[in-house]
Amino acid sequence: MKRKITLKQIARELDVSISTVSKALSNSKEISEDTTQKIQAFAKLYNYKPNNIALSLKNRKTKTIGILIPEIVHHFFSTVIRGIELIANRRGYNVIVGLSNESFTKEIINMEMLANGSIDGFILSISKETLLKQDYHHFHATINQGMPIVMFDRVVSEVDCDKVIVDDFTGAVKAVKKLIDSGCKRIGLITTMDYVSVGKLRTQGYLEALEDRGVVADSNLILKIDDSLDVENHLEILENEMTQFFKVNETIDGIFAVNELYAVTAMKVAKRLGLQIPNDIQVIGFTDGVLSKHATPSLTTVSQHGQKMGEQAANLLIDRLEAIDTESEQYFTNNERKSDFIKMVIETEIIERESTK
Amino acid sequence: MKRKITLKQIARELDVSISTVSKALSNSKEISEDTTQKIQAFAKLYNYKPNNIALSLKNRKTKTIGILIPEIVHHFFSTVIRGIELIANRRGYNVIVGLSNESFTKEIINMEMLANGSIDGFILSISKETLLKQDYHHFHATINQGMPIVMFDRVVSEVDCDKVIVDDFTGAVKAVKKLIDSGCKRIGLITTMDYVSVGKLRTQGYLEALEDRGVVADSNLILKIDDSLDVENHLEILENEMTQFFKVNETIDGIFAVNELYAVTAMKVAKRLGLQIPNDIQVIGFTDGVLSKHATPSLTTVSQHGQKMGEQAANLLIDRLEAIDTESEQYFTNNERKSDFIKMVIETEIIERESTK
DNA sequence: TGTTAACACGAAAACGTTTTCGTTGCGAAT
DNA sequence: ATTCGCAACGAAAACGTTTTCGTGTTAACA
Repeated sequence: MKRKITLKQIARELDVSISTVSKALSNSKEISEDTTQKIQAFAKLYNYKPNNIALSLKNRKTKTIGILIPEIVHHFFSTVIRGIELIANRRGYNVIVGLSNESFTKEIINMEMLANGSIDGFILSISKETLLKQDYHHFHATINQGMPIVMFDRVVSEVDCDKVIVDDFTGAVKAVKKLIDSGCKRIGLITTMDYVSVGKLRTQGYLEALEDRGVVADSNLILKIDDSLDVENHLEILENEMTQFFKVNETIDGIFAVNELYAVTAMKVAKRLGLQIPNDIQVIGFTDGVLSKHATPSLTTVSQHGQKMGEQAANLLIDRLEAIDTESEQYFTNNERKSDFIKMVIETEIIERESTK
Repeated sequence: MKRKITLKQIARELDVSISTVSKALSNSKEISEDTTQKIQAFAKLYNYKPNNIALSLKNRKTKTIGILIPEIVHHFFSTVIRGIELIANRRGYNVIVGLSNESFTKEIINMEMLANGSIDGFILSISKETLLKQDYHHFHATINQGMPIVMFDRVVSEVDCDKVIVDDFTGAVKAVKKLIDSGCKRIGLITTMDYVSVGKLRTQGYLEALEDRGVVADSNLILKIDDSLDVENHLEILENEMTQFFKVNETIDGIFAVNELYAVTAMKVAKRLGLQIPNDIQVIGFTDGVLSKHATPSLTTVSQHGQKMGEQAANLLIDRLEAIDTESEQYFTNNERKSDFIKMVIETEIIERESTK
């Protein structure tokens, strides 16, 4: 087993100085052709590759970006990671991922662990607990230390940084209008509690669409799921709530659900109650994941383009990182003006499938 | 904006030496109580945290493990990552992920990018193209440089390293026997091409189970899907193949599919052909993902316990890493004996749902 | 008073790079 | 013969730590 070879070892072997080796390998014309040849040949033979850690220390940048997300076993988040990784790799960066598991504390621990030199910047989506607590000091702290952050999807106006979001509001409006225009008269909304900003926005979109089309909203038609209970592992709870919901609202003929799971569960319950989809009731979900695609009937959804969000977030972050080294002075002064931060909105798109007419 | 403070700055501020600061912060009793107090207070005030990169360089270890997987938008792989991250975090490690995208070249590029000091060891699952080419030199190279590798799920006997696998063979046997014992007489197999080891093993398990129960295998009942075509985005192809398959085999009354997607698609096609599940035909899939859980009817599957695999892999890797520093000499000699490598088998479990009786 | 031991601290090396700034030797120009 | 310039290379600093090995001061002891 041969450990990785270093400049020092090459230098010793070839009886030259470390500087000479370094220069020869970077084709500096300070070094004679002879020596360069000899050194390069030797280096190739021993498969020399510069040590990244040493480079990071010297350059004070790691060429690594930190991703901090609430959960990885989740189609949307993994598509975002894929987008980030794609761009990062293309632009010469690595990605290191931390999972907050929706916990405030884990989010902080993870940030501190990574912020101490391991990465050049963050791409993150805020955990539910943090949103609930509304405590964003750790974000401010990292930004203050000169480490850029890009937030995506679950963002918050209190923190000044670049953001990539989806037009949740407009997406919801489009979805609900589509239901109305396809003949739905009484459209139910299945949503989460309001503290998750995206849920709130989608709810507002639902209301807006109704109003626009001159339909009066009926609070009976809104089902708010308490996501403090672990719904993913207790599907019965979800199904029971929805069954009740359908029984109370017999005339319901359309459903807009703020996520995939709610939508497919609603379809399942509806079918069980003898309703035909899309004839008796049409359904649209939010977040185009694997469930929507393979459900029977397949589900019409509002796609968030997770991968594109990831790509944009990565580009934003890397752009900023590389702006920092070129025009260092200018950056810092500009940075004071919060107007400098970019809020990028990814357009949603309705993917039509079998659950709507 | 305050950049992160360093030992040197603290030393200058407090008019002591760098060594003194370092020692005071680690509570060395070489330093007087007074000085220690003063330094610690100052450090806390300015929120001093040692720079990870500098530590990595000094200690010649990064406390980071590299994950290299074919694809992240995949329920199984993301559960594995979750498991790895859980253990890694608990034991003080970070994880950095690379995606090979099933490509041989990207796998190599990624390995080389990470192997130059960025990480202490790898946890990986081999890309399809690599399996097809049977070219494993990059794995040998990294291992030879003293960097440990743990492989999971898609492993290969040619590489000497720790491995975590699922008993694909036994899992398949159990599944097929369950179908037989539930009354199935003619059981179809939907599988992939043989070069993916796990697909092969599951196919062998299918055959073994039939033989054990005294059923003669019928090659008409085996459908091999060519996964070189992008099936994920051309569901019709898959559905057409399966429709043909069902039409040719009218008497089929059970299906064992080597993955989730094949299984739910088979159910969809079967239902479309007027078959009742599980009365007319029973279905079992492999890999317990989100699709199986939420399909209608929900799908009985063989669970691979991805998270547990990740946890075990992480523990194996970290154990080996920490063994290296303690008993460095002993390790190297032991390492020569390949018998030292652990192959850990995670038991599969059949999750019974509605698609079987 | 001279020796010693403990105490409190600093200097310097090391990890692996890159880069700036010498330094040496030598041929050419004056 | 002296100066100049250039070619080819080396020394050393720097990035931020930790750790080993001094070193100076003081107090205790013979």
